Amino acid sequence: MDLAALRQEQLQRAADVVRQDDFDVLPPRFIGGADVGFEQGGEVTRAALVILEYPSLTLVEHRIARVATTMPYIPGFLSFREMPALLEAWQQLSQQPDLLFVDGHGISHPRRLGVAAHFGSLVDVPTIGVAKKRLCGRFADLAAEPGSRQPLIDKGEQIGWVWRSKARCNPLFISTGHRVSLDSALHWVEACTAGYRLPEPTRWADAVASGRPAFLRWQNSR
DNA sequence: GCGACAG
DNA sequence: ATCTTGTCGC
Repeated sequence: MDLAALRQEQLQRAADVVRQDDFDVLPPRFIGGADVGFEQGGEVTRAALVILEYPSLTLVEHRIARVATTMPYIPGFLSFREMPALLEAWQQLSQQPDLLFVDGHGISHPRRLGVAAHFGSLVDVPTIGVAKKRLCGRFADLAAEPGSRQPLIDKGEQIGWVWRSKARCNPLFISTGHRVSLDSALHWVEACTAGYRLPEPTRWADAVASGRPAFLRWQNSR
C-alpha cells in the first residue's frame, strides 16, 4: 500500500469534517455504538453496530459484518483497515442512528482523521470518537475523582478531552468525529455512561461483537 | 537520532 | 486487536 497516497487522502478528507454541532443532533432519539475486531489471526475484520434508544439506553438493534481484511494495522491509518467492515454493517442497519459512538479517535489524530471522523464524514452521520488510549497530543494529569477532565492539546489546538469516566480506571479520550463539537461530544458520552468505564453504546457494541453473557441474556429473553 | 504509536 | 488464569484491590 502507498502510505504517502493514503496520507494525502486523509488530509483531503479531513477538510470535509464538520467540527460543529448540527441542529438535528439535539436531542438524539437513537444513538449507535460501533466496535471493530479481528478474527482468524487478523484475516477477517468483524464490525459490530448496535442501536440504543435514548434516553432509556435500551438496545433496539444489533448487526455484525465480517469481511476479508485488506490492510495491516499501521498507527495513524487504522480507519483504512476498519472501514470496509464498518460500511458493510452500516448498510445492514434498518434504523440509522442520530449519533454514533465509534471506538477509536475522531479528530484527535495526527492529520485529524481518526476512524470516527473518517467514517462520520464518509456516510455523513454525526459521530464521536471514544478511544481507550492516546494517539497524539498532550494533557495535564487528571484528578483522581471520576468526572475529572483535561483538554487534549496538539500543535496548539484542542483536539479532544481526556475524561475519567470512573474511579480507579484509566481515562477515555473523547473527540469530535463529525458534526459534533468537542463540548457536545463529552456531553453525550457523559449522558450515555451508566457506572462503567465505557459508555453504553460502546459497551453494547463490544458485548455483541464478542458474544458477552449480557448480550446472550438479552438475546434469549425475546 | 530517539521515542511514541487508536484497534 | 488477539492469545488467556489467576489474582490483587476496592
